[in-house]
Amino acid sequence: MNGTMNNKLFAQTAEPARDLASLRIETPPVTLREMALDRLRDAIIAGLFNPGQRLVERTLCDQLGVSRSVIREVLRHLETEGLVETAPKQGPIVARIDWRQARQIYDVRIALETTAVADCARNADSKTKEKLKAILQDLDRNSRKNDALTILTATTDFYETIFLSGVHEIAWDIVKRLNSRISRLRVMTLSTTNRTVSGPARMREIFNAIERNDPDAAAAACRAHIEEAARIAQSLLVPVDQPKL
Amino acid sequence: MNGTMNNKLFAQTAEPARDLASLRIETPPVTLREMALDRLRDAIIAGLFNPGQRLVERTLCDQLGVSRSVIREVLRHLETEGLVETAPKQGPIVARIDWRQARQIYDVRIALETTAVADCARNADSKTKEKLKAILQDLDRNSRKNDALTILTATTDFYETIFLSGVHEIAWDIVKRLNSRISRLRVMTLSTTNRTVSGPARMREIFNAIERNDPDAAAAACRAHIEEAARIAQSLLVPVDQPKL
DNA sequence: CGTCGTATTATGGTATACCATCATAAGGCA
DNA sequence: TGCCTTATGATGGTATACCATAATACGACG
Repeated sequence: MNGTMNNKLFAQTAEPARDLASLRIETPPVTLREMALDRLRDAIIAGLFNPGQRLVERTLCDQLGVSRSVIREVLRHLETEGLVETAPKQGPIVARIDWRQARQIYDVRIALETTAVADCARNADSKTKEKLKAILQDLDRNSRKNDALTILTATTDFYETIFLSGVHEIAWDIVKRLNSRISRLRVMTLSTTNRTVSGPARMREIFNAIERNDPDAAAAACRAHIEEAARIAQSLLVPVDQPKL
Repeated sequence: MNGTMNNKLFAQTAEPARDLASLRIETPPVTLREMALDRLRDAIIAGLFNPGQRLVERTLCDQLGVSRSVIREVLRHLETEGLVETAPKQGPIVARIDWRQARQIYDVRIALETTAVADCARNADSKTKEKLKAILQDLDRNSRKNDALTILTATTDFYETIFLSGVHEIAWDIVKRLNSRISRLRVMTLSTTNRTVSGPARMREIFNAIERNDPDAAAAACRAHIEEAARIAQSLLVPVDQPKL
């Protein structure tokens, strides 16, 4: 692994060019760093590392097969994202989440998502509505699988469509980042108390309000959606003093 | 500069311990990286580097007197914060800001700050109110200096007090980070069209609403405060196509 | 037997060396 | 003279070497 490995996994699945921009040879500046970043972030989000677990740099080097330079820059990135904390004199650990933080994250999400949803209800074009409808139908079709990950993905798509239907990339970025910090919570929440049913139901409420261009109702439904998730999260997080999670 | 310089600026002004925690010997893990991070961030915010300007790693090494490892980790951090962009194959540059982004940032600020302000109006204790009042009085006293930086600092203190009077550290973190991305804009905004007068006036409106525990009025005043800033920013940013700023 | 001191090791902090690539400039050929 | 080719330098990407420190374990001394 000495920098002289460049002929790697670029499948180059050259789709037929839809426009001139996509004609470009897919430049592969997929730096090691970016790959390592995605891998490690996914691993943390997926719960492969436990909160509070130490992330020893040299160990990560072996596990990811890259050098410490890469690992350290990745850790800096994840630190800024809030997924990793670095205790002075002890190095990086996977960030812990407690109810105090989680509650704040849900609060920020409420503030940002209700805004985006209301805006979408005001301005959504038919194409956006179609897309939202398709996502929900897909979800219905697969709902009997009760697959937490499927629902999570669909929920993400749903809100992404809403955010990006307006000019809200920055807000969406923030929400995405916050969600990654409570990812474990989200999965646990979904695995609990019929959330696999109520979640999609709430989303349908939001969609209905958007379809009939009712910003206030849409915002209210969105708030209800998040508050419900927050309540479940609280029940998971608060009872024990400093929960394992 | 070879890592063997440790005996530096720890004034160790040991105040009489107010509690057990503050008894701890102030550990000085002020790493080179942290210092470099603050320096570089401040330099960018202060406008020492122009937007779009290339940040050549080896040059920064000389300018800050540290090695490339440090510089690169700092750049990763600032990149995640949004202050630095890294063009593929060309390296990092100071992030540019256009009106599309700025408008979004003002939108997020409105969503978060109105929430915090309303919350503060609902729950603020007398101590918080006193502190807010003191900040405004200080501002009045110095207002004839018309010093943009003074007003900016006071504004920051004002909102920080509001955010932290409730449990909103995370939201405040987000707002701080967003503000750093529009720092130049904020300074320019303040230097324009009597903003040095209207800004404090708006803040006093907010304070009055908080003092009489009127969340809706407080939120409305806050929204007006930010919208006004946004309007000024727009007038600065939009006329020219891709402004120099 | 307990406690204190010392040696060892693990870890993060820092600096530097090397490589691939891209932009630019210089030079040769038509 | 103009364009194409080639050499060179600048830059970021990556790996590694070295150092300081903190935690741990082990041994000596009381």
